Amino acid sequence: MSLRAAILGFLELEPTTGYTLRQRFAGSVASFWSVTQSQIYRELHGLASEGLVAVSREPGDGKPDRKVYSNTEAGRATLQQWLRAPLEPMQLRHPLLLKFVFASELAPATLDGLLADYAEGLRATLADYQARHDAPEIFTLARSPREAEIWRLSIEHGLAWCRLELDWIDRARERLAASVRRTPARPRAARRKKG
Amino acid sequence: MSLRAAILGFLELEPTTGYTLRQRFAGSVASFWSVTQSQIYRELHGLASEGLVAVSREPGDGKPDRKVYSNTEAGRATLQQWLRAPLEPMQLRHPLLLKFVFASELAPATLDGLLADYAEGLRATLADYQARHDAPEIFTLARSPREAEIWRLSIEHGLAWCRLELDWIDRARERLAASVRRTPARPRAARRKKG
DNA sequence: CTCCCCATGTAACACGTTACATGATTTG
DNA sequence: CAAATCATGTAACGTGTTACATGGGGAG
Repeated sequence: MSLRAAILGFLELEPTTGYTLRQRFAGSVASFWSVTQSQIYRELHGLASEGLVAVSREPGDGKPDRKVYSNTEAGRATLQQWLRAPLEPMQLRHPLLLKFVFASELAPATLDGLLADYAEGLRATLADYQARHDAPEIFTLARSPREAEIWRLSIEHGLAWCRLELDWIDRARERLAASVRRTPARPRAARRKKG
Repeated sequence: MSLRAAILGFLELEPTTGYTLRQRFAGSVASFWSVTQSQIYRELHGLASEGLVAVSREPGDGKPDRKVYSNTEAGRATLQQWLRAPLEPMQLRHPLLLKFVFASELAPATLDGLLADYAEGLRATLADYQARHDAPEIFTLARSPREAEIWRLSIEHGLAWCRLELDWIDRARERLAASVRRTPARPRAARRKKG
């Protein structure tokens, strides 16, 4: 349901092709609603067969033909309905946390490395968000200042999220390091002689 | 893959039944890795047929028979392998944000209501996390102080996440309210006379 | 010459969700 | 008497992922 609605939402901004929709997803909502190319084409076919979108085939000059999709009245109605419908709960799929919970028997250094690697990836993502937030060219599709503000806020959500993750990782690493210092008497570490 | 690994992880703490596994999931990792009952049974059958877990059927006195699953050596090896394997990226499915991005044409009050409702639900979730964090009885399965610390940290992640969401919603509501004040000349609002 | 961009799609598979079915025992 | 708890499971469906296939044009 949400995928269809999002497609209708993008088409409401500007009628376009499946290919371009993929890019729109990647460039805006991907961080909280990821989709693949296959999903988009599949859903577009479904939407078309139910009369929620209309297709116009435009011959591509040299390039492949483009199929430009646009919302029908029924499509617009469906979008409006979705906007007013009750929200489903959010959900998270967080492989790091899952692994973390079962990782107590890993060597402290291994676990720490896992967290460190993850943090590095996050810093890249953060920079990405920052760039998108500061770049005005992304907002060219916005239909109003209100819409631009909404989009800015959605990017800020991503920024805040990255910072939270980074902070949490720092805290986790510190606390785990501290707990190792408190219980250093692991068999393997017993080699080192006392001063 | 992650589901199997998590099941092996729980069985490593204590051999148990599918039914109980469901409760363990619900009581600990559900906020970042939700599963349904069907998934668990399906996966247990798979794990058993591949020899990663062993089953012992215990006759239930009146109650249905219990099938107690425990890890085999192969299962333990698979778990260890997973713990050391590279992490898949986290992903979020956030219906509120998705709707938010396409909601600029909704009446400001409707959108604000959507955010407010969501915040209310979050406050309940937050209280839930707080309770779990403060209750020591959840940590009885922990095999070491280190493991308890890890579990505490995972709950703190949930707490931090809820607070982030609530903060973001406050900020979003304020900013949107401010932008309405700045552009109050909507056709519908034009009825009110000045001074 | 190779790779990337544009643009379409399909097939198979993996994973997740909903709803149903059974049945004794305990609790309100 | 109704509802929840313990405990198993299946069937159908819906959604998401991976990999493949096609094919011209432009850039390095």
